[in-house]
Amino acid sequence: MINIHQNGNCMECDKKCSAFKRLQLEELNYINQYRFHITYKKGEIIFKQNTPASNVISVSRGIAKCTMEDKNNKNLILNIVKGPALIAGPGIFVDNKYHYTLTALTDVYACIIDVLAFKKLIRENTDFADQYLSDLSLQSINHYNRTFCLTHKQMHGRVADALIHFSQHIFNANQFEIPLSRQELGEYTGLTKESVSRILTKFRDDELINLEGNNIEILNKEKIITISENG
Amino acid sequence: MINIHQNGNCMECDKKCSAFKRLQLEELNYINQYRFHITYKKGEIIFKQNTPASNVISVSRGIAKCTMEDKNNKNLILNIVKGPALIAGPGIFVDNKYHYTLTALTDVYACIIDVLAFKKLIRENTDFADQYLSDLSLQSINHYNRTFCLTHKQMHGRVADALIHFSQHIFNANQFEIPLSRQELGEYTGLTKESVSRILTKFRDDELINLEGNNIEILNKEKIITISENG
DNA sequence: CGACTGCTTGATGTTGCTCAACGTGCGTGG
DNA sequence: CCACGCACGTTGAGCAACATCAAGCAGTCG
Repeated sequence: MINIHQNGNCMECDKKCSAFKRLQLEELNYINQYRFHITYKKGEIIFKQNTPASNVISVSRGIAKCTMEDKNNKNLILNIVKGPALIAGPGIFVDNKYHYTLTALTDVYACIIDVLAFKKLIRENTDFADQYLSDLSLQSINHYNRTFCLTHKQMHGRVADALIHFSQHIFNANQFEIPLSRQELGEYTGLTKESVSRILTKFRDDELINLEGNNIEILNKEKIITISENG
Repeated sequence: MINIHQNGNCMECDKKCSAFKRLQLEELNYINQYRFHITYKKGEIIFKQNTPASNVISVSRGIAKCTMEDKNNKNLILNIVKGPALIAGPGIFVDNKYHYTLTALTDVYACIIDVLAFKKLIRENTDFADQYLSDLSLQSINHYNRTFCLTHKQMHGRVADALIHFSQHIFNANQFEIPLSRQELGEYTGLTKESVSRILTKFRDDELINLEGNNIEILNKEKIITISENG
């Protein structure tokens, strides 16, 4: 295990993701020895699909995307995450690989935690393990719903879904700056960038949103929700 | 907790799914008190989406499908599972609901296990918990890949994927009887039954498969794999 | 200033859905 | 026993949804 210690410590950290809140003082002290803090600039890759998963990432602040890519350069953004959040990809209990690429969409403040130390705590603290199980399970549920959306809704519904996700789960606001390019919005909704563009201008023309570059204000949330629900 | 004891016991069971193999004798004895065995006929619902998740299911023999349904009667088959397999849906650590409907595709032999007893073992036996984590994680990985397939491949690739899945993961054979109707194959591949039908006859005409009702024999596996990979 | 990147918009092409017709078992009731 | 309805599968024609291709338009960076 790597042992690097840096700025501050886990005991005092107020950006802990939910699982780490379940740890005892001595456990926080322990994990503090096996983590280090890094700041990623917007656009930087935090880890890459198919590389060995030697760390778990605790994102304290910032927004990041989880992307699957294949050989044909077709990408799918699986999820957008906002700190505080624990990224302990499914590979660490299966094949010790990352199964998606994690990329910073804004500046990201994160702790890189040794996976062996993390697993040790999973085995020793059942509260911690319970919370991790709960996190994993919630991710699965969200992902089931997303798959349903991507396969059964059409363009307008999917873009509406994306707007709702940003508004309610990422920014908690009706006005926000989308941290994705049109291309990336396409990768998130399973559309081309052109389709995304057309739908956003359509929404603007119908006065459902204000649109200025990546700045979006949701004007008629009910209508957006209706569009999302009717596919 | 319900306490019903029936035919045989967990200690002697040779159809245990992987997690239960990690249990000690006294734990098997314990769980044996909180489970009962049921046989489901082909087509019967084992549990239904949105109902309270009071049990986990250990499928010892048979094939079942996990389906998400919405109010518009649009269905998505998330997964096809074959015993021995543990179905401890993601809801049990989140909101105590089932998030999909589980339906028997063949006769299914299963043990219904009290969820509280199951959770107790998760907390008390870290090997058991580890294996469960591993199962959950593997499911996530498979589901990520499936989402990628459903959003990025087109019809022929998706049907090819389905055939490969049945051939390699369910039946371990080149010849098998698909336990799904054309409609259900559509719900699994995100297509309409008409499209599925057309593609299967196309595959037959191209001599990639033999096709007689639901009996399928894969004649040219390499070609099918190529089709799958090229989308 | 020119090259480049990202966004928008329009024209055109393709994919896959919808709808309708028809065939084939299969169970049910007269 | 046959007649009938019903569920399921197949096939074709037409259409809607979405992608592709191409052009133009900022903004930005050297």
